[in-house]
Amino acid sequence: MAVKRDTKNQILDIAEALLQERGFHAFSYQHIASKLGVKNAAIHYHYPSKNDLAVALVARYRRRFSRWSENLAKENAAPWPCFESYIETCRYLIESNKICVLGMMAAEFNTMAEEVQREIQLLQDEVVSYFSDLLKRGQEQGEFSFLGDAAHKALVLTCQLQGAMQFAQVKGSGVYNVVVDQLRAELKPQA
Amino acid sequence: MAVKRDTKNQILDIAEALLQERGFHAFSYQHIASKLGVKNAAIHYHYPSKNDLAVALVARYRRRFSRWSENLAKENAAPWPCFESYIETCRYLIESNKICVLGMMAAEFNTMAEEVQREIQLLQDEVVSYFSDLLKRGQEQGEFSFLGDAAHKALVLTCQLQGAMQFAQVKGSGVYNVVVDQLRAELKPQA
DNA sequence: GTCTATAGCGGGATAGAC
DNA sequence: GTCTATCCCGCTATAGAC
Repeated sequence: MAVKRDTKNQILDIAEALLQERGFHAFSYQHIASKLGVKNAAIHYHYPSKNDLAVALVARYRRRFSRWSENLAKENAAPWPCFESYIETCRYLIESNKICVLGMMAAEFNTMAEEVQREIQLLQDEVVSYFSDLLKRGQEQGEFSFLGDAAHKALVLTCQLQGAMQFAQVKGSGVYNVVVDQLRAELKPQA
Repeated sequence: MAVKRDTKNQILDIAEALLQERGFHAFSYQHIASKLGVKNAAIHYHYPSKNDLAVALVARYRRRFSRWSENLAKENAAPWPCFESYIETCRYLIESNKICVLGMMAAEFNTMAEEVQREIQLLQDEVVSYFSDLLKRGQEQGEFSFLGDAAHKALVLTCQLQGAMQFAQVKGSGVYNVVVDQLRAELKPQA
């Protein structure tokens, strides 16, 4: 039997899944507690207020994204595999009926405490700058082709993928495939 | 003094604004009632359950979009002004700290009753097909240039704009301007 | 059509035992 | 670190008077 992971992280795992499926205001400590097989007071022990939970949720997601992109950088992965790797991660989310934490939190941004809002901003910066670096590198290597500034194109790309995940919830994952195919075609250097 | 609009529509106006600012699960009948200067029982008289309200909200939004796009069609407006008109409508939303009803409902899709989900799907279809027709027309007239199918490009464009509105909440309306500028540049036929 | 009043539930949160 | 028990609040919703 595997060693039981510490409760604090398990709570975040469950809360993250609920956030991505339902949004922050549509799940409760009771939901987490029952999935974890404890009482809701146990959740409050680890995250006294739901606001604390929100901060921890976004912060962990951001750290994880950070590590993920740093690893890709270390491996010196080529532009297209880097791009496809992100695409695949999103596809996995969609198939579990989830959307990106960033997209959900962006939609719910106005209802979040300032502390959470700052975390969301940092997360957004990080995702956009990942794509910005990737696009720049790909352009230099002749792998990607696009108009204008890499930073601007990166912002558009991120918006597109966030929107695509949300639209895929509404009309099914076919929507996501269409969007991604179009993205690939538009990034490919023309013959 | 202006004639008092009927309560039923005023409720929808207020609920729509709250939905766009905060999301469906982050406003209550009390919020609506106090803004309207009545008691919450009055809201329940017009919309017995919150689910009824959700259906009415999306349905009205869809009818309004329908009329809006039909009027543009009747006027035989040129492709670029049609495009810019939509862009401006979205800009106005952002400046009021709101996002599109479609974007919010797409994020919250999983928590909605089936009846509401069907309305959201119809709304999404309608928006995408508006852009699909527009892009096709613009391409035929040599005003727009893009790769692949107009219907596919329309889907991408809609995702982009929904994402841009959400990201503008997080980092300010500058984000929206960057995205829109990029979109314009990419649609313009190359010299 | 709007009111007062209230039912009934579920939410976030805390105290204190174990 | 988790439990039981409980508080208090806000929410959706309804009944019945006006």
